[in-house]
Amino acid sequence: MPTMTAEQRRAWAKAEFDAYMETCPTSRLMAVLGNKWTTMLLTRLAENGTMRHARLARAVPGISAKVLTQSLRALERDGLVARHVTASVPVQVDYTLTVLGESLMPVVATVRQWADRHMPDVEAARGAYDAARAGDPVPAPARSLG
Amino acid sequence: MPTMTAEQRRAWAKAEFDAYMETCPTSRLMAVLGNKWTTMLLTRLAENGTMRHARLARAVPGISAKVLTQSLRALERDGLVARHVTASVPVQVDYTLTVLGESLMPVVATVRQWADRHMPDVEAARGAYDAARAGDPVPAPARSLG
DNA sequence: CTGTATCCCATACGATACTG
DNA sequence: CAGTATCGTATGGGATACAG
Repeated sequence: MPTMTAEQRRAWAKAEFDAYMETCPTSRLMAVLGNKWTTMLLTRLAENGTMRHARLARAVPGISAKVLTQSLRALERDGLVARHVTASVPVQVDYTLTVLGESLMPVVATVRQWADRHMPDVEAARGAYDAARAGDPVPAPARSLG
Repeated sequence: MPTMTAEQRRAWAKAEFDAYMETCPTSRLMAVLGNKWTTMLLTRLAENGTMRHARLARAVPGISAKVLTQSLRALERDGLVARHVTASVPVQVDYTLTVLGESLMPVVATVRQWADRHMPDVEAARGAYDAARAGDPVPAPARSLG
């Protein structure tokens, strides 16, 4: 018999992996920014200063209420967004970028600049790559976070 | 009966969503960089110029052969990495950053700088947030992409 | 050496319905 | 208005085994 069950080995390997990943701030930050709505939400908040839940929902088409809340909670937990509750008749909840969150915006801007300049190249590369296997057209480019 | 089945509505909604997301290069770029191994692989290639599959596997602890290939394929499809096959006895496959891939590295560097400076703050915020619900210690910080 | 096939799990995301 | 609960799906990632 082996010294570990498959499950034990899995757990050990995962722990080892996590330990390594723990050592990489960049990967961890990318995991945050890589969430579908993160850059969009941060950008909207940076533009408007303070926004309520409903306004954010309107400002970000396609997001569901659940995921909006979930995303904002994650950003709050990360210290990027501050949540302020006003106990009025229907409660009012305001979201604002923290100082930490604001400090991240130049990074997002840098990412956006590259994206606006070069994502068409990426799309073209994808089109070319896929064309070498089937026949699929490529959609038109557009501005970021419009 | 309704004009659409639930599945049709789902498909339509997804199409609408995709159409919107299609318009956001930043989100699309973040989706690429947000993949677990993307920044790590790009960084290793930027450091070493050209690397073989096995060397990359050694340079990136924790990644499985399957996911390494999968990740490299995605980067190749995106035009960020070039794959060159040398038909020797055991085939030799080399991976290199393309010009497009190299142009992305300053962006990654910007992200890394912020991460090295501020991820400890994020970790601290997480610790504080979680401490308000249970009792969980926070691990120590470390340098990026070491 | 490089890559594929298979199976499995965790999680992000989304639809819907419901509460204070 | 803001948020939660529940359910379902899609996908990324990983283990293992195998092939060119």
